[in-house]
Amino acid sequence: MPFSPLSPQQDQDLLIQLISDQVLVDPASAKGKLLKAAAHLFKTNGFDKTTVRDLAKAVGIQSGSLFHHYPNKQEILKQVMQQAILLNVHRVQLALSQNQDIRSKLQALILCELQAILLETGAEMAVLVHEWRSLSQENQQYMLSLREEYEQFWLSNLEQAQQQGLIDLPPAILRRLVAGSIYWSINWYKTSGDIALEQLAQMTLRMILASNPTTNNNK
Amino acid sequence: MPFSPLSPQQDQDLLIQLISDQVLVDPASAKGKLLKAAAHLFKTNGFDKTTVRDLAKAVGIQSGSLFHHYPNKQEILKQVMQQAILLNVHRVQLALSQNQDIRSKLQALILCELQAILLETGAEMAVLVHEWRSLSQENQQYMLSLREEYEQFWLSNLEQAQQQGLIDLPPAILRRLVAGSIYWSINWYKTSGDIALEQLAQMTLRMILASNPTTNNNK
Amino acid sequence: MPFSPLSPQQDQDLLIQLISDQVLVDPASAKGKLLKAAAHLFKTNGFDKTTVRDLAKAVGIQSGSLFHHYPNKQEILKQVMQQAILLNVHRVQLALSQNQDIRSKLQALILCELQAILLETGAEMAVLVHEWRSLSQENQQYMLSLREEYEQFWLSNLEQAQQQGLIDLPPAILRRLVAGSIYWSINWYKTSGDIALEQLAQMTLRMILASNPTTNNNK
Amino acid sequence: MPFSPLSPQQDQDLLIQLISDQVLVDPASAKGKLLKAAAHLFKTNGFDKTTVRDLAKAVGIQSGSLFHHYPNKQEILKQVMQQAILLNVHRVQLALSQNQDIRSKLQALILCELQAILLETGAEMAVLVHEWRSLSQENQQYMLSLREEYEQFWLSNLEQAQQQGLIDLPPAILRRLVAGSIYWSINWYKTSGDIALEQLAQMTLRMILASNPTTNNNK
DNA sequence: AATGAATGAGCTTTCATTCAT
DNA sequence: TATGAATGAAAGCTCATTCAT
Repeated sequence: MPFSPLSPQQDQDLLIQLISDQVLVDPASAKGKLLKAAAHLFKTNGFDKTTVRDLAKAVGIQSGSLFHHYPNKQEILKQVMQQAILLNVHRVQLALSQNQDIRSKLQALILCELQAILLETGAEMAVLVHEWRSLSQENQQYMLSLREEYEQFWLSNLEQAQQQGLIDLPPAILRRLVAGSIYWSINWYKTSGDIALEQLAQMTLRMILASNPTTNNNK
Repeated sequence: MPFSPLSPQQDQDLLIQLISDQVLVDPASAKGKLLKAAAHLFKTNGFDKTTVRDLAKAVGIQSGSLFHHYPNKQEILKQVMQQAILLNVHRVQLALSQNQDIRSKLQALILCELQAILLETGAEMAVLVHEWRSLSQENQQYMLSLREEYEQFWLSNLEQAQQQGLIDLPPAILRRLVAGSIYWSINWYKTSGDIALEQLAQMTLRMILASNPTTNNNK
Repeated sequence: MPFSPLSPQQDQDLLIQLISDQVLVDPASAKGKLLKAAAHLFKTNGFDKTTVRDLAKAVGIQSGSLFHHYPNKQEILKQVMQQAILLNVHRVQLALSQNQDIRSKLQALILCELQAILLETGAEMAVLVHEWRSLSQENQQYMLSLREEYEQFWLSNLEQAQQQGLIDLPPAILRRLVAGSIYWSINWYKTSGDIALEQLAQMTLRMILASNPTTNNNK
Repeated sequence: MPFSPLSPQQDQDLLIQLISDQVLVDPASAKGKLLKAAAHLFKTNGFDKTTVRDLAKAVGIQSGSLFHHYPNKQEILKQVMQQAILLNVHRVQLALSQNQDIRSKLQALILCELQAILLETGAEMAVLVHEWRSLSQENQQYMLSLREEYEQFWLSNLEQAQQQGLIDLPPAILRRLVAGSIYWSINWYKTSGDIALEQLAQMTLRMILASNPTTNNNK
């Protein structure tokens, strides 16, 4: 069975849906614009090296005005990360639902995560991964609880893959190995390079598939 | 052919050798203690959030005295990273020399890198990975040049593995995927847990071996 | 022809004009008060020995608040000097315009410069003279360009004086000799002493007039 | 009567004499070398901007060792200035003694002071003039008392010049005007330029001579 | 005398945050 | 909501001076 990725149209529809459901902050609103700008700056320069003046300038207000929207800088980081998790839970959910076999589902998980980390539209996810230490202890706890659902998608599908003999490593460990591979890509992958994100997803999948597969020899 | 890891004795001898050759700073010296403390603080709190007063206090001197040993904070970061790279280049070199077949060499590379991340030099390596952006442009260049030799070990062995059919992904990309897997371990692996480092190395190796191997079924 | 100095009324009108033209900073504004205080502190204690905390305290704010008005301490030094030059360029221009013969014009130049050094702008001028080396290279260039216009007044009038036989030394050198005489007055002249500024100006003029004058014996 | 300046030979002999009389510190001694280096650095960079490390490096020792020779930095400044005064008192004395008429004596005074300020060999005098504010209150008093003798040479000769009608301004004021002219030369005079120090001295003399001289028309 | 590590007070500057307007 | 001046703690770094060796 062929792998079916999310189409741009689907991505856009999902976004609109989530905004109207008030799951995500409207990017057209003042708060939304700030979060977008913050995600971009945090990804590019890091949380510590981004000043509130940088944030304010990015949305065309004065630094003092920022604190009418968010009580402090840390809260902005929290919101950025929360948006990342919420969006990705739904993207993954949708992508999984339109792929039937486990192999395709794994490929969907990998591609979704790569897109989230690497595409400009998904700076939030990169912040989630790389600015974790800038989160307060309390917010780290909160974010872990939010991520649980997302990680469950990975684990349950890896477990099924193991049962089908597609992989031969313990799912919990394999998830961590592949998470590292994907998150690390931010340090080397160039969107403008000669390797497409879909190709990278396919290669990553091939890497984790069992050395002596029994059922993954379908084209 | 069986895989032969570095013995603790070998590790210790190498360290002594490198110190007496002045490749590494003596950890017993004032400078050495400072670097050790800096590595831990940088890893735990991040470079930006570690103040020179923190560094000074950690080795029991006044903040001003720090600048007797290093001209500025940035230089301390550079030295921490440099020590990590230099030690690991020599460890890998030694470990490779006592393993003959490519499979064992790959396992040696993986184990060495896991040890670097998770054992003695763990703090330094973590800093190398996580504080890269805190390095000045100039120092980033320098560190890249130091790493080149190390990365060459990986690439040349992966290329040979590819020729022997052990792996079926492009070496350059596979290196990056596995680097991510290994570096990420810092975020979840517990030395005191129920999974030995050698096991993790073996599983990582299994992950990257080709799905349809032709020659990796030797003992 | 008699010499006509600037009247107090003229001085005051000029000042108001220059402030409303935004050539000078309003001394009643926060920035203006800071500059005045800075000029006095720089003159009394020197630029290096004046701390930003001293500056801040002198106008009743915290040291951090200083950087709301000026990006750094150097910029404050620059502004102090610039104000001094700009005011004096305009004062000289006005004083020259109301004196016809060269002898009176020279006297006007001398008196204006003495007043600049010893009266209202005394502190600023003292800073301009004594703290030149504390200026950044770049700002030295800038200040030289500002002074050029002012020095031109001196040179062109000295040249005319030479043509009329009033002076018998090269104008460029005489300007430097008399500049030294005038600037040095800051070190000894007491406003409250028994010698009026106008007298000092007249004596300075007499000093530079030619030993064997041909035409300076008009009343 | 012609003006007779100090010859290089005379200068050298005087120096040797003063050293053997222990009026001046031997420039070949450790202390002497330090004072020479300090004078040069203070003249070039200013007292505040010269660090004790700069001073130490200039004579090839460590900064801590400096304090075996002088109890603090201020004392070094004091010594530099004292050397300047002592040497110049004797130079002027000698130069005056070999010129008979007042005109020549004035020229000798001017030339001696220009040489002291401008020649590399006389950095001390430049420091005396330009770093006055860096002297402690106490040391300023002391230095004034030392200078008294030197200034007396100027005043007594100017007074005689006035009696002879050579000058027509009050000696005390004229001394200050000409002092300024001479001291200011450090800001513009280039030793390598096309105007000799003797010429400058002559022009300075011409400037101060009376406008309607009665006796200065000897060749 | 000389060293050089250490001191510790003080420097300029940064920046998240506050608050009167 | 928005402004922007002000805060004040804390940052990295400097430097004259001390002192055990």
